[in-house]
This record gives sequence, C-alpha cells and structure tokens, in this order.
Amino acid sequence: MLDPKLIRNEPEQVAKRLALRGYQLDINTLNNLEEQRKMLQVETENLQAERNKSSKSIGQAKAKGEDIQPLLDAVADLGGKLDDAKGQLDKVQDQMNDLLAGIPNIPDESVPAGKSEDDNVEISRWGNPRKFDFDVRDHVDLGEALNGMDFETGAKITGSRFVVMRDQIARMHRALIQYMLNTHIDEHGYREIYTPYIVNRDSLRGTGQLPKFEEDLFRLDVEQGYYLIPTAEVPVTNTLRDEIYDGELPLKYVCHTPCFRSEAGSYGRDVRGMIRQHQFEKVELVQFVKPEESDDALEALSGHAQNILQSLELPYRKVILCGGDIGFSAAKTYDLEVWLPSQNTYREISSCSNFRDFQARRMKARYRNSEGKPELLHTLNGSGLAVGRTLLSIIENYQQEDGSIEVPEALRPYMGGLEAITGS
RNA sequence: GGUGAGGUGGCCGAGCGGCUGAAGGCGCUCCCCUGCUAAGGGAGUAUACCCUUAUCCGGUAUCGAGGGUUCGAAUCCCUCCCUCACCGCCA
Repeated sequence: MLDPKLIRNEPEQVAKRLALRGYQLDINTLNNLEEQRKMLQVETENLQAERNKSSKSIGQAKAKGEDIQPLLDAVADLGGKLDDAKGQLDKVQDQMNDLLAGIPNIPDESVPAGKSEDDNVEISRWGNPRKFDFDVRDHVDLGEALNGMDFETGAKITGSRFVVMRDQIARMHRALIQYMLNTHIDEHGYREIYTPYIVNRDSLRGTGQLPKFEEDLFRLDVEQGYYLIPTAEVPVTNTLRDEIYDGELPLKYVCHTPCFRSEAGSYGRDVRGMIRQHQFEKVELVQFVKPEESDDALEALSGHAQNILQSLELPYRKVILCGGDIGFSAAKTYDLEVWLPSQNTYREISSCSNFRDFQARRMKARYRNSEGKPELLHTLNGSGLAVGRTLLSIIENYQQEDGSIEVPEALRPYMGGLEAITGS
C-alpha cells in the first residue's frame, strides 16, 4: 500500500510515476472519497465527543443522587444520528481502502519505461554459453532417458504440470537445496527459518498477493480460508506483521519451501518440462532493513543469488524489469536469467525485489528508529534460487554426448562425491 | 474432537458498568544525590487518525476479533480466533 498522505499531497506526481507501469490513478474518485471521508469523520467524531461528554455528566449527576431523567431525554436522539454518520463513514472508508489496496507500488527512478518483458533492460552478463559439438537435448529428454524425471507418473498421480523424480536426479535436486541453504547461511549471513506452507488471508494481503491475485493461488477447501503458499516470501515476510521489531537490523532470512501456483492464465506457456510447474521448490532470501539501506540491500541480495549461479558455473544475465513487467508490490526488480541451451536463450531463475515500505505498510511491520519512534521497515526478497529451474539448467548445461550429466564441482560433496549422473 | 482456565500497554500484572488510556511493578529516558561500584530521590515513557502554520493545545478510536445490551462497556451478553492445562486420537 502506498502512503495515503503522499497520494493526497502529490496526486499528480504519484499518477505520473504510476503511469510508467501502465497504471492509471483515478485522482477524481480519490479526491471525492477523501473529501467525503473528511467531512464524515469530523461529523462522527464530534457526535462521539458530545456523547462522551453527556454520558460523563450523567454519571456524575447519578453519583450525587440527582434526577438524571432530563439529561437522558436530552441525548435521546444522539444515538441514531451517530449510527447514521458512522455507517456512512464506514462505507466511504471501505471504498477508500479498496481503492488504495489496488494501487501498485511506485517504480523506482531507475526503472526503465516499457510495456512487457521485451522492454526489460540487460545490465550484465556472466559466463559464456558452452559450445556443443553434438546436438543438445532438453532436460525432458535427458531426464527421462536417465529415468530421473517422470512426467507421466506425475500426471497420473495428480495432473499436468507435476513431476516425479527418482534416484540421482532427485538427489541432485535435494543437493541443490542443501547447497543453497548452506551457502546463504555460512557465507552470506542469513538466518535459517522454517515456516508453515499454508497461510491465512491476512498474510497474503500483507505481501500483496491478495486481494488482486487470488486466481494464482491454490485455496484449501476449509472454512478458515487457508491457502498454499506461492512463495516463502509470504510466511517469512509476515513473521513481522503487526510487530514493532526491536532486534538487530538488517534481519536476513533464508528459507526453503515448496511453492504452489495455479498458473491460471498461463495455458500453453512452457507446458513441456519443469519450467512451469504447479509445485516447485525454492530457496528464498528475505531481508528487513532500515529505509535508508534498502537500495544497497537489493544490490547485495541479488549478488547473493548470483553467487550461487557463479559457483555452479551457470551462464546468466541480469536484467532490470521495466515498468510494465514489474510486480504489483515491487519498487524495483532485478531478474536473473540462466542460459538454457535447448532454448538458445536466457530464462528467469531468480527475481529480486525491493518493496520499500509497500508491504510493511500493509503489514504494519515497524522498527524503532534512532529517535525511538516506530517507523515502517523496508522489505526485500529474491529467489536464491528456484530449485527446479536450477536443476534443469544444470542438466542442460552439463549434458554430455552420451546423455550423462556432469555434476558441478560445488555439488559433489552433497552427492557422495559423484562426478556424473549416468542413470545406471 | 472433549473439558477447564485464560487473552489488558515494551514486559509482568490489577481492574469486573461511569471519576480507567487504564493502579502497581519491571524495563527504558532525563534530572538530582552519592569521591569508584552498589544503593537512593524526582520527572517522563502506547499507537493510529482528525483538527492545526505547528512533533503546542484540543478531539476520536484502540484492553484478542466482530456483533449486541446501555445515556455510558476493559468490565454484561452472543459468535469467532488464539494460548495454556488435562483427556481422546495421531505422523
């Protein structure tokens, strides 16, 4: 959520910046509601003040044993007027909140203009895509040939976009999780955290998935209104919801969870293989920082994700998302895209964002600043990395002519010293 | 799932229809005293919003959440959520 005061004071500025991401701010409606709200709030509060005052005098009169009937008569119609004003105020406030909750974050100055992912701007590249002297195969062919990936059984058990993995492929998948966790904990200074995989509506509202993006989520058919998490961002960031945090900052968490996405609206996209599944593993980095430190923190956080790619020797590039492609809650996002030989292109493997105080305001996540006053934190997160996509990119980039997969050096200690996956 | 006890400020804890935004304690901040340390004395110490040139003053709301009763609710009633204890079931 944006700061209502900012919208009130500089609506033109805000509208201009939001236009960069293709969002049109309805200033007229906003002003109208704001004016009504102000009027109704003053009226309501005046009536409440009146009621409080007369109630108090009734109490005092009664204590002295005076006749209170005249006083009671005097306030007889107050209740009705108050209910009226309150009802109207609630209605206006609800409308206002709905509108505010639907406004996306303001893009940072550095975010380039653009409509779609085609307008994202490349910032850097690392590593050189390998030259193959044989026909490259994609991870589906390779994985199935090694009896490590089984999409048919996944479809039988559940449906499309689910996979079963076995043996050394499954082990490499698990090794990646351990490797990423350990690296972020031991070398990048993150604290490990384990959270629920099922969350309530308040949590999803806090990080911005609700109310606008319900269709991307798996909702459980229970009366509590629970959802499967689409990313660890939701439970981890919400650990500080409704808190005034008084520990050390920055607070950096790394968390491995499965992620569940309904992928509604992505029919026909990436239907083959493990690129886009309903269930996938991710190691997520989440940071809570002081406002003045969030810009630097985004550079550091994306660097931590890049370290994983580099140590696995996977070629990648870093892009900054343009206004049209950036997520609802983010002020600035870097995507890391790994090289996929079978597609002859770079594909997203990590997304690192600075949300500034947008999520914190929704969540009321605060800390005490140097003056001891509660102030909104800044939140950031990024994949470090998406495990399924890392696995498939290793399979493709490390494939050998005979269909075996070389195991990256960094992973060998996690796989009992294994140097290649041969499928036998 | 059953039974019982609870959910009050940064923390502990009193209040059980009006003078309670909330006693008392702890913690924290400032001041005083004390030749170190320890101890002692005093003052202050919630959040959000509205009004306002103003972090002055004033107003409103908030005692788990939402409803209700009442002129008036932290206090009474209803529903829900959560915590703890015991029982049952169970990875």
